[in-house]
Amino acid sequence: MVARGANDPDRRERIIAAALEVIGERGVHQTSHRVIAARAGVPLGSLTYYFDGLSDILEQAFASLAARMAEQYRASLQGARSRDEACAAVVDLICGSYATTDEVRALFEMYSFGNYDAKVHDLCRDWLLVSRASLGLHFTEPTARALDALVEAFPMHQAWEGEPLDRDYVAAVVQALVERFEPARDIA
Amino acid sequence: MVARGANDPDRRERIIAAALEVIGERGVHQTSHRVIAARAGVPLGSLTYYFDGLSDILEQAFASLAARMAEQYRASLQGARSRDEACAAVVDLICGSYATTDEVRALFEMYSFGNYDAKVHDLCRDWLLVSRASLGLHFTEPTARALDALVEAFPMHQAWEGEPLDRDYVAAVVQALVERFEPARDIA
DNA sequence: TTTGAGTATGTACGATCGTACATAAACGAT
DNA sequence: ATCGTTTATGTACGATCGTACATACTCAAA
Repeated sequence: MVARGANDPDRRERIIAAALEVIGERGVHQTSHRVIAARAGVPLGSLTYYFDGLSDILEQAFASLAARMAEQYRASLQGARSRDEACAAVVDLICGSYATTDEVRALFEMYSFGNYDAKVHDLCRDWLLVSRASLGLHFTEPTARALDALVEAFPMHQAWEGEPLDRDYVAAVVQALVERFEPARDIA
Repeated sequence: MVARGANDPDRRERIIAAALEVIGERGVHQTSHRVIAARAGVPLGSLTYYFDGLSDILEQAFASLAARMAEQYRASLQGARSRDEACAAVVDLICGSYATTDEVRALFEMYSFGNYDAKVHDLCRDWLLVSRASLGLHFTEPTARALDALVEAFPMHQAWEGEPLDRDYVAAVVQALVERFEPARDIA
């Protein structure tokens, strides 16, 4: 018997985590209160108690996902100590799995859901600006724009093709853009 | 009173067109038999008569969309008579609206739905290969890969930012990639 | 110990969903 | 003209949906 009346504040977060799992596994179009509740191991009523409806759950779930992605993105680039290391980090972001399969799927769901939900739309825009700002730690704005586009698109295409990306090729693409747009810099 | 029993073969196509409209306006997660039927101006029973369920409708709708997009893509690049014109065509694809807002949205829905539906997944892969092949009319494979990624990602980011893309900037990105990956060619 | 406020839950309700299917109209063959 | 076949429709059914809400439980203060 589950304790009733107990104050369980991180239940909210567990529901959000469960929602993200469900979204990643089934897609938004098959995500419902009941499925989320079952996955989180909480009663149905909890969802209406903690959240303001299904859209609210989805919005908070996507916000959580975007925050986690943004943090990884930032950490990955902040760790680089030279432009070369920054380029390598970008290649890693593109080729390596900086996210699980379900996370990537959930990210896609966020992008498409953002076309129909104002809050999630803002989330997408913020995530774009933050990731570009992280690239801005090492690159000028034109470079950051183009690289960010690649970080988005290459993994997507790879998901359709099935074959893993060739790191050397990706590195060459990154280098071509950097050489074109970055001002010359002294070799320290 | 609508005629009953009449053979109306292009009703199938009207339903598919209506489904695409609904998907573009509301998203897959809010697309239902009844909404599509109302939009197409056909009775509910028609959908079960012509199609094998909602997934079937969505799959055929996305197939229709992908075919139209692929054709435009191909036509746009086939019209170019030099590499420079090809580059300009790519810039047009990226910046110009080669698709309506609803079409772009529907394309996104296809991408995300493809993560959960095998047939639509294949559709995404085919669309990738076809668009890359169209770029292959003018560019080598490495260039085509990178340009294709940009055609996908730049409009997406622009949709989030709101501001239109700068054509000169996009042209510079395209040129940087072409110069890096294309073998030198005589100026005829 | 009582009590009141805050926390949490199970259930029930109306709406909507996908789809099956009995019915009906139209058409082609005889 | 009749009749089987094909084409099409309207309705109805069970399942599931989101959500409201009466109820139950806990805890801290009095």
